[in-house]
Amino acid sequence: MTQWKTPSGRSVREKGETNGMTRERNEREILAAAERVFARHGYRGASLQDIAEQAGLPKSNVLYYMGSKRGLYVRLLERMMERWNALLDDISVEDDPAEVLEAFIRSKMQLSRRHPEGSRLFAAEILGGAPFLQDYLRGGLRDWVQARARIFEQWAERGLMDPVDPVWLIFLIWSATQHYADFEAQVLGITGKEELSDADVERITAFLTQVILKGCGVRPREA
Amino acid sequence: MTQWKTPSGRSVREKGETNGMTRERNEREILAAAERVFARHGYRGASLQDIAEQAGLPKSNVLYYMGSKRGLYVRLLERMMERWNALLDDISVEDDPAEVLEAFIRSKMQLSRRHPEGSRLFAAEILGGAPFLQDYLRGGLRDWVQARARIFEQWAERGLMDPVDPVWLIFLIWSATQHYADFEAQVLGITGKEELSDADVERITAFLTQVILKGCGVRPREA
DNA sequence: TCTGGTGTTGACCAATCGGTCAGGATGTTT
DNA sequence: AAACATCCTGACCGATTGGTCAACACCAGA
Repeated sequence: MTQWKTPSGRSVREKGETNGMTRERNEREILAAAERVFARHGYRGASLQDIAEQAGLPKSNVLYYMGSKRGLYVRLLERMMERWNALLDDISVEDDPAEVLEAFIRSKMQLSRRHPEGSRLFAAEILGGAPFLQDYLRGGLRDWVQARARIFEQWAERGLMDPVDPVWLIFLIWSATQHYADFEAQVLGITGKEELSDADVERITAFLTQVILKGCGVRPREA
Repeated sequence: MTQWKTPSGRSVREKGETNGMTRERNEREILAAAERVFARHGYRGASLQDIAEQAGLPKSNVLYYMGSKRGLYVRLLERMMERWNALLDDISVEDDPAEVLEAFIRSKMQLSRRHPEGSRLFAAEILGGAPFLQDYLRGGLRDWVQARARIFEQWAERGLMDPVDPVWLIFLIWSATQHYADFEAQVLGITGKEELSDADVERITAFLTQVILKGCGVRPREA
């Protein structure tokens, strides 16, 4: 016969909390913990036990809310892809190249800065061969890149910038900004800092903007 | 009592192979397989079973040669760090900035190209917070960066290039080149290619060299 | 032919994995 | 207060994990 212990003293649900509130709070806690753990150890290397402990919940509770490890992971990826899609959503040939490129670099840098764990989660997924994001890469993201590439080409035709390959320019901006999230441990180790301050990030953004704009022959925006 | 089966027909050691040869061949096979698996799944996510299968050996044999999972991983990291250290080993203030920077970009690009699995292994280690490489980042690699940074600064003082922050310039080159190994899945997905050809890599190298040199105000080398 | 070192491997182990489930606790509604 | 839905969680499961070990195969030198 199974012996049932009395429940532990401290419950996960706070006293007097309405049902909806509990769900929202626990889900938020789980997603934050899971993003950290998946980012650090990859999909296979992450364990639900670890995620549950960091969220301050029993493992069973994590599965109660998220259904499965795979489902939790997919949900995190989708949340991160929404953030990606919000980047530089509408630009036109009529815009100023310097303005757009600087906004591109700045917003991508802020994405790495505001969601470092999400950025690393994305990086780990790609590093592992993108088993869950294959379709997204060959579909939505590809269209996003092609559309912006065409605008860059038209700018080059109008003599507003050098005729560089626009796709590789996009990769250059992605990699340079992504680096400060993914390789944070390397950056901190080499610079000897404990963490990057807002001022550091601002200086790096200015550096990247200056070098890349000048490197592509874009005249800086007039003040 | 334990029942012992007769050994399987096909042995790992080839007939008539001397002892030294066997060790060398098996170790090479194991290291190659382990580099792939660790790169794809990270330290925790990699399994010895998987490594053994990809090397075509029983799991016990992998442990016989490598001792432990940790030992195998450390050995792979050390091999990769040797390759890093061979990069741009001796440069001087008297050298031509354009020549050195182009050689830097080119050799780093070749490292990503020639050892993509090793590059990804390194990336996965950093992504996970560099638990095994902390000392290297804060020690040897830091000195490497500082020495080259000082030379870049002296070039700037002599008016051979713009006074950009040399450490961030090094990070820019690292990230841009590393990207083509680590995010290979993304690059291929978006460009629609099956793999990057030598010609592709040459074009990308030329693009990066052009943009970064121009962006830093370095006069291209005279032909 | 014997002996010792090297290579090989299936059986086995404790620990941990993702996931299921029963059954109790709590909040909301009627 | 009764009925119902949501929330909570320890016990449990089969599979897999890194690692050990004893038994065996094979080659070298004596």
